[in-house]
Amino acid sequence: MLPSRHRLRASEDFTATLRSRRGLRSGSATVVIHTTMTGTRAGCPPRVGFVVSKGVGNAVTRNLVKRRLRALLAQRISVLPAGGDFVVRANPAAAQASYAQLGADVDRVLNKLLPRLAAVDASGDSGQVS
RNA sequence: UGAGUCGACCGGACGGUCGCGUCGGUGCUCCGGCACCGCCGAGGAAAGUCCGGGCUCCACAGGGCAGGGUGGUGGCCAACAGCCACCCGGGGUGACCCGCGGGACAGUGCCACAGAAAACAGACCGCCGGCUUCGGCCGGUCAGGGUGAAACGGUGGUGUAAGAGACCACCAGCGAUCCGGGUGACCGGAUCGGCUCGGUAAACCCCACCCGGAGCAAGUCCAGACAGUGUGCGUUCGAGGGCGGCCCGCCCGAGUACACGGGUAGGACGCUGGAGGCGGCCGGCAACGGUCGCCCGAGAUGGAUGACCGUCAUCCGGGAACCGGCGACGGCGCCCGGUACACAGGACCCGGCUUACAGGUCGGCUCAUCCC
RNA sequence: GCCCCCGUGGCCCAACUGGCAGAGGCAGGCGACUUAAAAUCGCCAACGGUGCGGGUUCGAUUCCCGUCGGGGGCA
Repeated sequence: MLPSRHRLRASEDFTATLRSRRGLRSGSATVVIHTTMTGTRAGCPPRVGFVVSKGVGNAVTRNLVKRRLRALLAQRISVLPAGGDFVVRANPAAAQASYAQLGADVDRVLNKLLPRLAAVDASGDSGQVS
């Protein structure tokens, strides 16, 4: 599914992406996607991680949601810019959503997010985003 | 046939197409990995974390206090707060179910309101006797009254001024002795005694028995990074530590404690074959034990099991026959439509307990009704 | 993995050793002040089986057991 060079694993990378001042965020009823471009990883393949909290459901439903999100992001890995870190956070509503609904939500959020990310990336290397 | 009760068990199967994880093989590689093939890949509760162990370290696991746990008896078990059998008490017509089920003459506390009085004796109304200034006072008494969850045995009689276990008979309860049964809890019976002395220990407590502490982020090894400064105490007159609350005892011991500052948190082992499962035989009422044979291929680390299709099975609803029987009813099997669905995922491993759960299978027993 | 705490009116929360469930605040209604409103002051009632199930007790928010939900701490 998701090759391991595209996977975000380390806890520090998660907190960096979620808490970064330079990060961007956009969401829907089911998912929220955080992203950041770290200058140190310029040119490297984009990485994706997932956060599914206990609020979403028990272990079975959490695994189901994670499995679906991994499959969705694996299909869309080619549209993500190099050097970007993405964290997909699932809301409790994601437990009830179908695979098609989740896919539509992910597409809508990415369509809002990617142009802003490209604009920020092109606007300068200073990293001042506000 | 209906209602009920108890126990055991299953938790879809087979085939196909996609998809996921570890391991192995082959090929490619920009050495990060990628592609293909093959084997294997969660549960009855894997859950909650309520108990008990194994294992590892803390000195060899030591003593006392504190603290915690258990609580009818006998047995089983590695151990337990678990299991089995029995006893006692309560519930049910019954099968059966429920019980934190030691001690209230070791001591302390509490028992609101009501009531005269709430624990050891006392006496409000009343009853009886005496006195009276007719308002009551003194004495006797607790049968009757009312309160309460609970009021100092119950019924009948003797007795008396009125009464009372004051006395008598029977009953209930308590205690002692003896006899019989049982390993025991306890049960059955006889005699005698004083006539009887509330409840609460899931209040403190007492008694008996049990418990050292931590937890796989235990622990072991490898690799790697960094920078010290200040203050206190101290080197056989011993700081500090092992040691989890305290004391003792034992051991280590030349550095150590605190503050500020700095660095790291990468990998491997531990890691799965064990109080393991199934079957036969033997012992035991049973839990369980013994023995023989066979069978056991998850070990992840941002953390892997799902989706769809077909067939079968199952169940539900409806329909039409046939066979057996006097009958209540039973049996066989066909057609049509619908239907694979709950609770839920390992993270060191076991034994239990508790809780969640669609649908279903099998068996024991009880009660009621009907038929012969 | 280990260990704690909480659950009571619509909301935040009291109720001490078991004994009449509400002290207080916010919110609500009425009145006063104001031209009107806010703020302030006074008065008012309504609303509950103490998260759920069971037990001990005469009696449970309180004690015990189980369970559900929420929150927190340590490694």
